[in-house]
Amino acid sequence: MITSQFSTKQRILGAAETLFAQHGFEKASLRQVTAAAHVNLAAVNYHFGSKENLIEEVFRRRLDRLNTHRQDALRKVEHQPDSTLDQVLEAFIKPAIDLSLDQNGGGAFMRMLARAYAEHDQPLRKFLSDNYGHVLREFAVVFHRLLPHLSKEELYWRLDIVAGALTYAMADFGLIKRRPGTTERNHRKQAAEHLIRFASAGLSAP
Amino acid sequence: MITSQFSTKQRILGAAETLFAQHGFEKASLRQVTAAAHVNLAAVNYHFGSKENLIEEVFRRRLDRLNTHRQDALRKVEHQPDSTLDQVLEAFIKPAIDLSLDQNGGGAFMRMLARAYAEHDQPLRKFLSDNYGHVLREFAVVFHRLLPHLSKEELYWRLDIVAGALTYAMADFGLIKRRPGTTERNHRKQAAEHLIRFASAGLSAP
DNA sequence: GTCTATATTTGGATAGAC
DNA sequence: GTCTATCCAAATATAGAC
Repeated sequence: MITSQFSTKQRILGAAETLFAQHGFEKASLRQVTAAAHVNLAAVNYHFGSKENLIEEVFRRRLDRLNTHRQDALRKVEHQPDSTLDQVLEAFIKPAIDLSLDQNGGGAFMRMLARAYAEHDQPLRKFLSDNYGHVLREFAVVFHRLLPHLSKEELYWRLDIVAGALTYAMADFGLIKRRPGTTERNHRKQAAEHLIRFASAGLSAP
Repeated sequence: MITSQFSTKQRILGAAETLFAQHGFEKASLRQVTAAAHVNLAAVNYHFGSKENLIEEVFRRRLDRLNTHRQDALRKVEHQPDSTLDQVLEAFIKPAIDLSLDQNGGGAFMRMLARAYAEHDQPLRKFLSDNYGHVLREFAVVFHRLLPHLSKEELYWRLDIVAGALTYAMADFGLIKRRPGTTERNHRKQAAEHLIRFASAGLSAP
């Protein structure tokens, strides 16, 4: 076995994640994916049934981990009586950064996630809302405790803005070009720090 | 002439804008576009030469207008000695909202713009940066006058966050479901108001 | 489970009549 | 400028041997 220590299925998932993010779901063909994974073309249909299923699997694999990490981080701060807004924001933002910095396609995945928002594909949106929605609501409860002067509606609006800015930043949409001396890792970390400071002030607006 | 008061070329542009936004550049076929525009398939190649060119034309048509409106709005406030942060922010955000509310595919265009960011397609990114970049820099100069305590770098980071949140909001990515009683127009307008308040506080953060 | 070979579909582009 | 008909490339999916 010279190709990799991972199974065929895992290799396909890894290659798909990278290529879908780089070229989009439609443009990245199964031929490219299987070539990159060093597996046979027919293996995709054997293991996943269809390209659609493969796309969903790629999402599920990472989203489950992101949600778990966010909930863990939230639980750590929410039971402290003196938790701050910045801490809760960090619990929301940090797991996303960590995921985006993860080796083996983390950054690629975040770009894929952003693409999924842009695609107004209803099945995919529903899938994401099922996986993301309840976590966002858990965070909203804690934010509400820290910002009691905001109405529920006002709070949701602001959280939506935070989620948008985060998506954009993590997907590296930015118009800001990375400075030649900076690594992608540091660039992303700086983005996160700026984002927390900005969001903290924005959420606290009168 | 029962189809429309517009020329074949205009009808193709309109249909392309909507379908590209709804289904993506790759997924939306020229066959779908020409069917929706009630024109013949071959008309695309006659008028635009290729699908690539059509995509670029769709962008150019709206982006030119957006940029002009933003620059006009900026010029109106920048020469007032007592212009406020909110006014400059509005000059940046309002034209984008207006465009997104424009009949005949404004909303569709904004979603397309968001998709274009998500596609890490280099030629398209360069095209957008050529059209957007200098306007962003003009705004940065004025913002810098109003926020002199921020370093150039800090300011660029924060403006990038604003641009991200704006893109997200205008493209209707949002996790917030529109309330049944609200029209899309009002929903979008509310999003803009919240965004200005949020961004104003965020930009003013210490 | 993995391969080769192939069926089937779809889409972009063009030739040539009108 | 607009149509019909067609070409050609590329992609998904599957059949069937190993």
